[in-house]
Amino acid sequence: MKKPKTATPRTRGGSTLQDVAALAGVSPMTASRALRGFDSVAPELAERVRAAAEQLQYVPDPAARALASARSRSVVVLVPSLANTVFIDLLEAVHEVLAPAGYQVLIGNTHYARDEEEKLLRNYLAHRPSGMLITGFERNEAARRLIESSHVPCVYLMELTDAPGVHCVGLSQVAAGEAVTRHLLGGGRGRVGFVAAQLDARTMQRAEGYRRAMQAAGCYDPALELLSPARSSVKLGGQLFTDYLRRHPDVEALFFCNDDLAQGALLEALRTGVKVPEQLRVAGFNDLEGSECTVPRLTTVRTPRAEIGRRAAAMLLRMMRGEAVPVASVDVGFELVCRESA
Amino acid sequence: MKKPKTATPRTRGGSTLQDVAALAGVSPMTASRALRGFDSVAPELAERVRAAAEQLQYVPDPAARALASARSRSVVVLVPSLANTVFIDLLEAVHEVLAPAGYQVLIGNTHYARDEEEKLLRNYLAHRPSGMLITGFERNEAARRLIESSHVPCVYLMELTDAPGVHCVGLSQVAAGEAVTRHLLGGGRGRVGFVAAQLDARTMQRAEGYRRAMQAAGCYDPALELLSPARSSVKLGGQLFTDYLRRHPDVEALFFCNDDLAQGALLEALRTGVKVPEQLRVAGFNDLEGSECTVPRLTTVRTPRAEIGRRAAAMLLRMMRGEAVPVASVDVGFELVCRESA
DNA sequence: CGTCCCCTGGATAGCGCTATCCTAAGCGCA
DNA sequence: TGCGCTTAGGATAGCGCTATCCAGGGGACG
Repeated sequence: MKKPKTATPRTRGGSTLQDVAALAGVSPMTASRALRGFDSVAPELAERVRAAAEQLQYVPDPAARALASARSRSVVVLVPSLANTVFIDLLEAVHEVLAPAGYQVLIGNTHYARDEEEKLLRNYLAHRPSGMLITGFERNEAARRLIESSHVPCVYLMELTDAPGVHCVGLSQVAAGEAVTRHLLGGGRGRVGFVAAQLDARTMQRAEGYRRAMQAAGCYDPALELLSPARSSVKLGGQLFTDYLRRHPDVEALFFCNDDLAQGALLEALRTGVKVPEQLRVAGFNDLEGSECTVPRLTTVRTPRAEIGRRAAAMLLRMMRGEAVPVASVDVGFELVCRESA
Repeated sequence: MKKPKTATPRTRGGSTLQDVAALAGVSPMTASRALRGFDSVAPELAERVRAAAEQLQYVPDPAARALASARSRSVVVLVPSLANTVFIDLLEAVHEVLAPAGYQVLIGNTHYARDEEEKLLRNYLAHRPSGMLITGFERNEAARRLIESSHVPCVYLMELTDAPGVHCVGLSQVAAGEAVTRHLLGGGRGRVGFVAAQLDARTMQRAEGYRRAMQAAGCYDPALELLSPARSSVKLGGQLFTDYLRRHPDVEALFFCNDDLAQGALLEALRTGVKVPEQLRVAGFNDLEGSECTVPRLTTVRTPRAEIGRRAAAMLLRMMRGEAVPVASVDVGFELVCRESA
């Protein structure tokens, strides 16, 4: 005898909405509405559906959901690195806000590479995320177009802009760089150097802040800048420190664009007998864990990245719900943390 | 006049397999097979389909795929923390192997919490991942059952076991702990202490290695252990160091379960004038970035976590393809890195 | 030279859920 | 009491893809 024409069903293990509806004695549609919290379902019915779902240990199938509604309950977060704890703190905060709201966080690491970001965007957009959180504004044209044409709600992280219609939560990296530099300039003869690695957008904005402060003080000298495209690390900080001192033995203070580098510099100073801060003052950026323990303790800028994550996620949540967002650009500020090194 | 009965289609933006098939002049089924690389499609046809897909910028809809095949092209990776760069290195390596193979990596952070792991598992399993990579063997019964009953291929990370049917890539944390302790015991009177925080499974295995080495040398003394359940950090390392020396001024060497702690201890030693290694030897674990730059440079154990990630991902790939896995338990070993601190 | 088998490509039927109609009550008001 | 209007709940129709079955054609073999 011939087998029935219907293909053998390739069902998954668990129970479906169908089952829940049957147990609750309602239609699948009503069960769907009840579980999604529509208020057009009578409270008593909704309760019955919820009980049935509980009893059957029902977990909705995200794929089916995404297919039917053309939207997945996920939020893509694009960060340039996971090795920098700044972004880990950010992700942690984002997750803390979004997970309870029922969103799954998809982490994308762009490795500071434009085309990698574009590729990630292309891949993730196929998942039809409900929202996106993206680090900074610098990207290639294709990526920009992908974001734009997707019409997915998007909040930008870490930096600020006044551009209309753009939502962002961050701080003025320029102002922060300026503040550090001014602090280092205080009381000296103006020989303050700037050392940077990675050279991403935010680093260059800090550099810009450094330049403004130096120019304002009338002591800007391009030779005082040391920029390396290499990946930032403690080790590199030590090397750049040595290089720098060889080139400019007379420097009074050094502003490192990141605490990694500054920490490496302090260790190298310790090793080579350069007295900090007496002989040379040092400042970093970000107030990474460990910077309060260095010898001497590192003067740096505390960037409220957890707050950035929290507020950006909250803003995105409103956008995804279609609510109005009162302020499109949130400046979380920064705090100069003066410790022993400067 | 009445509108047609069919609901207005809620289509996504991009082109579909249907479009590709039409352009290539084949059936959608053939297009599907061609794009998935089935060799039952004539090479010429396959090429035509690929060209059409390219021309239309076709990106398959993962939700539709997952729904139709009851399997998503994703791999879940569960790690206990993102603040520890060990796991970042691991993830990086995993991603490098899995992404080119077309798998999307879903990162789950359990925060060293059993019930959080269980919840993550429950959520992620609903996505019907093709595979899972899970850190360690210690978890609650519910989580264990979830993994088991899901029948999703799974490779365990970081630790080893001989249990039949269990796939794992890692190293013997006990042996590594033993090796460090033996090194610290060398030439002394046996007053070697052990300092740990976080107290997760791997930390406790290192503790076990410490105990074995101490017992073998006939100088095991429980009072020489200092265990703190607090989260591991540089700062905590300094505090525990101070605590320890107050309690045991006569200690000759300290084995810190993690480089974080050891780095904090070295800084505190520097600050309080304790001479390392002359007065007190120090060793850490994991060879984190920066440990080669400390003053003095830190003796530690290099754990090949990138290799763990790479090999585990490769093993999982074979399992997901249904191929046989020659060795179920891969020991990647470890390397004692002797530097100045011990 | 015919038969059978294999192999390629297409037709069919959903996967589990939700958007969108649509019907049947319930309700206020004249 | 009746009429229109607002609901609440259900019926219907896919979302875009793949598993499975099936048909037709070419080759191997008797």
